Amino acid sequence: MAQIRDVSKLAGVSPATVSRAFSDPSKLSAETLKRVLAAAEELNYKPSSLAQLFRVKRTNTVLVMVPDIANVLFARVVSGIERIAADNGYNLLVVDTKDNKDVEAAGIEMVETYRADGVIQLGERALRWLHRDAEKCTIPFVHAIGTGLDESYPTVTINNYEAARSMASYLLSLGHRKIGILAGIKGRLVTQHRLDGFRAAMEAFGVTLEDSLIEYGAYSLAGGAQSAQRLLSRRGDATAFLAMSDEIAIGAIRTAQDLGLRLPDDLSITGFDNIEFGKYCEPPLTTVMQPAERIGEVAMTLMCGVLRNELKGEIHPLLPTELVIRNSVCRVEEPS
Amino acid sequence: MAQIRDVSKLAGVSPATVSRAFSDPSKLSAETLKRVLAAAEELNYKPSSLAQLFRVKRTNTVLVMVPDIANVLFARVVSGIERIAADNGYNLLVVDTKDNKDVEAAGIEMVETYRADGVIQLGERALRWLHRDAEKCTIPFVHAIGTGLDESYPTVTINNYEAARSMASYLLSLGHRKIGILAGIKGRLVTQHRLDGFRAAMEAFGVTLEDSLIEYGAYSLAGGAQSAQRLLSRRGDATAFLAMSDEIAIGAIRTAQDLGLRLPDDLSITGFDNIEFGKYCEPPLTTVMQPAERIGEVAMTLMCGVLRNELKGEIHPLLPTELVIRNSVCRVEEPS
DNA sequence: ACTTGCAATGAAACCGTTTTCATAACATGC
DNA sequence: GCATGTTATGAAAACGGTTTCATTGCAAGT
Repeated sequence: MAQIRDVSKLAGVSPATVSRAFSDPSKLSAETLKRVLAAAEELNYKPSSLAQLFRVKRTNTVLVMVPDIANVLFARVVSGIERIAADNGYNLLVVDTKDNKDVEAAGIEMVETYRADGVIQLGERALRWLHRDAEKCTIPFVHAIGTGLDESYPTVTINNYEAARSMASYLLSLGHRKIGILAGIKGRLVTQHRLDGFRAAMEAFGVTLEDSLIEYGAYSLAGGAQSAQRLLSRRGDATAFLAMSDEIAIGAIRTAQDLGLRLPDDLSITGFDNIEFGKYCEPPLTTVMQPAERIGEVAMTLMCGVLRNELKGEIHPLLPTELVIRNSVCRVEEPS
Repeated sequence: MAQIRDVSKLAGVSPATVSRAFSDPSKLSAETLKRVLAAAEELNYKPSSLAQLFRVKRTNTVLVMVPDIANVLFARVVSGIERIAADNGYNLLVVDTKDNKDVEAAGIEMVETYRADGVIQLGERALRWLHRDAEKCTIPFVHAIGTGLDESYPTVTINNYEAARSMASYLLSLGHRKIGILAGIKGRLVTQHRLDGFRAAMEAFGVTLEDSLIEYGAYSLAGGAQSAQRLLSRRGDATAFLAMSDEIAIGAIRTAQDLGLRLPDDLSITGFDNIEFGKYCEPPLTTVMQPAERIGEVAMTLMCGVLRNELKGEIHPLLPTELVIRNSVCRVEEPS
């Protein structure tokens, strides 16, 4: 591959001039510029990114840490990130962390070793869990679909509590009282927030959430199927299930149908996220929309802001959610 | 951030020695090594990747070009790639090409400008479409889930023709004769290969595939729903639909059910890919398994091979597919 | 004792750009 | 005509490591 030296020789100028021809053509006389460009063209010269980046000590790259790239929701967030990154000339390094803390820590180390300019975290862990020098760590970091709103770095997420509360309220307003919770992974903040939201709605309706109506599990189809199985066998009296993700809900639907239940008449089920498949279920899934792509876009936009040192506006946006009513829920007789 | 010079000074050695301490400790005396490591630790020194990579002219990064990162199938392939990449110390740059040729061309240019060592293409386009100097282009390239087996670079895919043929044969063996095709995007090679497979099976059974039984569309839920709509209104006599992807099939199921059809009794539908959601459909989808993660793994393994100049074995592996029989298909009376 | 070979280390070149600083040429204002 | 400013360009330093090559000290072989 031709180098800047070759071009400069062919054009009869110095390497500096060639460099300027690409970075700021207005600095050159029209005549010189033409000659340089012609020489570059002839030699098919392209500047070495490696050398450029090394010189300027920026990678123009941001690292995205995603717990599971094959998960539809995460994939959509990444898609949103990607769009904005491309628009702004950033490259995306993605690592599938498998929710492993060490992998995540290695990720943030990548910016300390100049392999990425910043990191967007999609996992649960806040920066503080990933770096020993807690508050001394100043790397560009943005946390998407996380939960911490009191951090010093940008976070973009939804109000899980409110979204969950509104979903539960909807179910309660339709007369449901024995409501099972198909929760996600126990101990996860997002799980806790949604659970709190569910509980708040119930208490507003004067019903207390019994422990035996809660079943934890993975945020996945299989997780939902299993949780539903256990919950169904333990509490056959439930008239509805609040699932903490669409995948969980769809898994539960499968289980319910395998058990011969007719949905939604025998059992109402709601999801969370509004992934596309929910719309194509049988019955189509009532859920709460989480703007996944948008979250990604906003996260990357914020990242651009911090990388350019021109962050402005809200640093902890809470993106709007929305109830999506379809047919997986039915009204139930008010208890006497 | 501390630099190698600082460490060398603190340890009282030359920078070269510090460098060796990290790259090949066996070259140092135990005593020196200990001193260097201690100094590095004390200063929290980490070598600058940027400088290292620049020096050795490798990025340890491979670019994966995916037409749509939010698509479940692609996401699974990426997941497989990621696993092997991580195992081998490679980073993954991913760009969502939106199936855009210019974006893809820019992608392959990234290896010419030393931004990536090689590229794994998940889109349809072969290298030859993306580079003017067709055969002169020698960048490390591997094509996954593509179709060309006569290229000089590695390709990893399935036998679309055979897989499609076996699926169609299955349907035919169950008595179906009026079979609609929910095809993918017209003009795509993969679409053509699967169509050829379908047709071959039918001809083996003495039935010819009428044009009016073929409907093209996007490889998506919405695409499937629309195609099914059109096909159903045009050819109400079809007893089965062969879809070219699970998403198409699931979209079609939705349409069929909205129209009041009972599945599989009124209409059998088959998919292609075996994405997880197919298992949770109602009815559960009969489909043909395509080993997406495995394809990614093999692709990345091959990439490692070419990057290390030690490619061995089959360079055009055809991964095995498998019929997955569930409940979206039923037997039909043999025509008299 | 004298070469030979090997292990441990350091000095310095090198990777391919960008950027700073100096310079030359030329126009401008007085 | 002379100081002054401006524009176009080049020389060389700098970025932070790795690697080559030379050197030194020491053990082994003859």
